[in-house]
Amino acid sequence: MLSFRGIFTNKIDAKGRVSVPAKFRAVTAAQQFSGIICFPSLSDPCIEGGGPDLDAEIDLMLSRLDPFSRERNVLANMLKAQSAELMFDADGRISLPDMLTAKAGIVDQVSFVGLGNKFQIWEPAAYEAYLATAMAEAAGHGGLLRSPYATPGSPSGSDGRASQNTPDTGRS
Amino acid sequence: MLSFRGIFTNKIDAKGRVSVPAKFRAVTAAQQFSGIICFPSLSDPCIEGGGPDLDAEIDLMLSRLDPFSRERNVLANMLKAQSAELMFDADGRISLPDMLTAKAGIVDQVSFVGLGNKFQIWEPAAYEAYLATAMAEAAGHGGLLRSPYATPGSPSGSDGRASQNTPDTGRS
DNA sequence: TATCATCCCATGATATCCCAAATGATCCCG
DNA sequence: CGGGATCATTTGGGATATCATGGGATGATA
Repeated sequence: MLSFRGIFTNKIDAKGRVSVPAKFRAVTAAQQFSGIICFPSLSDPCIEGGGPDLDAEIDLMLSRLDPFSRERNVLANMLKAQSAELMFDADGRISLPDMLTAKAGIVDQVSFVGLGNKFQIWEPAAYEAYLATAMAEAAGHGGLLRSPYATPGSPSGSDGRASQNTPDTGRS
Repeated sequence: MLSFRGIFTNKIDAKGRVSVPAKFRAVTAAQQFSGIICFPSLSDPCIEGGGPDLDAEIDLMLSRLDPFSRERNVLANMLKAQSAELMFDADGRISLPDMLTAKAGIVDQVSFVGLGNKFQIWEPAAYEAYLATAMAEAAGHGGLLRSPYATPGSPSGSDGRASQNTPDTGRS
């Protein structure tokens, strides 16, 4: 119950404010923080975010890279320079900086997508498209879902072919 | 008595609520949790669910993948974004999100199908059809169930056939 | 003074809680 | 072995609380 879960689509009002889902607020509240920390996704056209725990995880990963390496500077530019600490107002809303919304093609609606230790913020239509590809791809990654109790020589029970029904991407 | 067992078909009322079978509630209650955690099946047109133990297994698997890898994002989209933590009301009911019922073709009735460590939620007619194929298939998979007590060189003692008495699927 | 951001309150929609009835299963007694 | 009573569980409806969202007021900044 202490992780980001589910998909919630909210509106951005005329002032640029958007409600963070109450379920997500509860997660960061458990981390003694009434806000979220956001940065551009490294791999997808969306915003990523989380609480202080995620930020600490990022610091730890960056600290393992050489202090003056180009890789570290590049990653720090994405995860630190372009990040923002967005505090909730009294009603649980934030306003997303233009720097972040522009990359994600966000206009007046956003979908909050819970991914466990972090979440993503998408333009709703863009996420629908992404989810379709993710579902197809997930079938290929099905091999990662191995039984924790399997013995080395035991059969998996799966022939590797995961039949996938058509995802209903188009919905209101 | 600590695993999901049996088939129970319940109605969804006008508000979208459905009773979770009392036997299933007892299982998650034993895990100190008065609710269930549901997500789309990776292989079948149905919903899957379980208690915190099942969710912890999923978390463990995801945590082993690199935080910003595409694999992890894709799998988290299946198992976290599309999942829901559904708490029982005072009468042991939950309300299933549209995102989950749509994929399973669920309208106003559901069948809870116990599978041991987890369970599935089907549209009743769809389950009847699935069960027919599953029973035929199960006979051929009997050989996958190796004795936990077998010694390396011992014969299996199984001819692959399992006699099955009729389950009471359709009732009331 | 004008513009922007933040704070505060009001409203509508949705989900949750609480109570009551009906159905079905179990147990006990004749 | 049959019948009736008791209990657990499911199902229905009304009341309440929570949440998202819009608009106005306040304060800071340039």
